Amino acid sequence: MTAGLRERKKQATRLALHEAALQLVAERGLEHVSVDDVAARAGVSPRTFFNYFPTKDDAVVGLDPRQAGELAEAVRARPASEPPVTAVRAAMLDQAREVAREPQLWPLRLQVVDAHPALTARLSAVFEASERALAAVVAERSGTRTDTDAYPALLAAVQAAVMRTALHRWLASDFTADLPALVDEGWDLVAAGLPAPTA
Amino acid sequence: MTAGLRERKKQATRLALHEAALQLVAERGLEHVSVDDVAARAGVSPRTFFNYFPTKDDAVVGLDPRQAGELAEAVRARPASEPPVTAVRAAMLDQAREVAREPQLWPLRLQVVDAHPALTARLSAVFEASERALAAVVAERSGTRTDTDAYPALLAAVQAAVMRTALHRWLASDFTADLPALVDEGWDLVAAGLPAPTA
DNA sequence: CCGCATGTTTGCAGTGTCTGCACGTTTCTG
DNA sequence: CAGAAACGTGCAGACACTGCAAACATGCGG
Repeated sequence: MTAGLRERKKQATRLALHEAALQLVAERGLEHVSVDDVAARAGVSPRTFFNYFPTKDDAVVGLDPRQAGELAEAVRARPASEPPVTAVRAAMLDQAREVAREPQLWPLRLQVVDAHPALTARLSAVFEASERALAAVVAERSGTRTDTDAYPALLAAVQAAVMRTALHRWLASDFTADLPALVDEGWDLVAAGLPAPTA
Repeated sequence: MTAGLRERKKQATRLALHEAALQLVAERGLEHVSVDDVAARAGVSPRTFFNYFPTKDDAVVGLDPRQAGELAEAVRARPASEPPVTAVRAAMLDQAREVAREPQLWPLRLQVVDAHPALTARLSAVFEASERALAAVVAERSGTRTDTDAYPALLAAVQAAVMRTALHRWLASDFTADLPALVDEGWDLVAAGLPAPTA
């Protein structure tokens, strides 16, 4: 399972850079942290930093573009008999459980990102890539097209809306709330067509 | 109505910079346009560029942060008897009509933004500011809270999802489709709880 | 255990973004 | 028609990011 030494070292360096960036920004704020600082704390040269992340912001967010397709794959793996919303909802719950299982990194990530609009934008970019992949899978499953029909893109966009909202409420609860439950609650509201509350 | 000369000049300069940025990026691509180029075409010094836009990307997108609160204000102005979804939907249709009324700028903007992921992120930032303002108004109207309840943030996020999807389909139709109709169609799907199509 | 092929790290030089500061010019107010 | 306030501009400098070429580490066949 453990690939060669080379591969393990690369993963370690990547994680070291991400954690260094995250901690430094949490301490001093985004604009008071330079790439040189991050590289120094991670123990590599400044030039090496850019072998791992294309921008400073990406290192702070620390999400692989590869992860963007994960949700879409999970949806594709679900039984074709399920309606799209059901499949997406189930896949999302799995994903929420994964996130909640990492109680060190994710809360810090969310706090730091929330405090800096520039990072929020970067995170949105990852979400959008994920959305596109999801829309494609939904189109497949529902026999629609991503470019002309509203359904796939809309379902993917709403999925992202539910996830973002849940993550934000998780943050607001200081990570005491149960993330999957927040996701579920969001989907219940959507499934009901967003009726006025306390009605 | 026309404010003083000073104010009019500022608006003109701002627009000139935005249009210069938009055209140049459409011609050459984002990375082959420098701030100096944009300033030169707009007829101001490079230093002045930064008196109007904090970054190059912002000049291309060209949206005032002030506009972020417009939708929220429009919702606040609607009769309190309307359910939140109805009020938001109506305000959004007005906004879509406004956008469709600018058949020069918006299509070019959308094409250019769509072609450059970095700009998409910038546009997302504007949407998010708008979302926050909208969530606050929805919370007011529905007697809920933005930090603990799911409803306001979720409605705001779904609104953004509907708008983004509609804009993207408008682009995909080469701007031949009717934007307000696309918005309507999106809301119909959401109101029905996103049922599987062709059902 | 050696040495070559390949992938990784690093330094260096250069371009471009963006900021603070100081100064001259234009618009506004009375 | 002043004096105040706002605006435009040049300059110097910090920082982000890239291409290139030279060290360096690792994996692999002998």
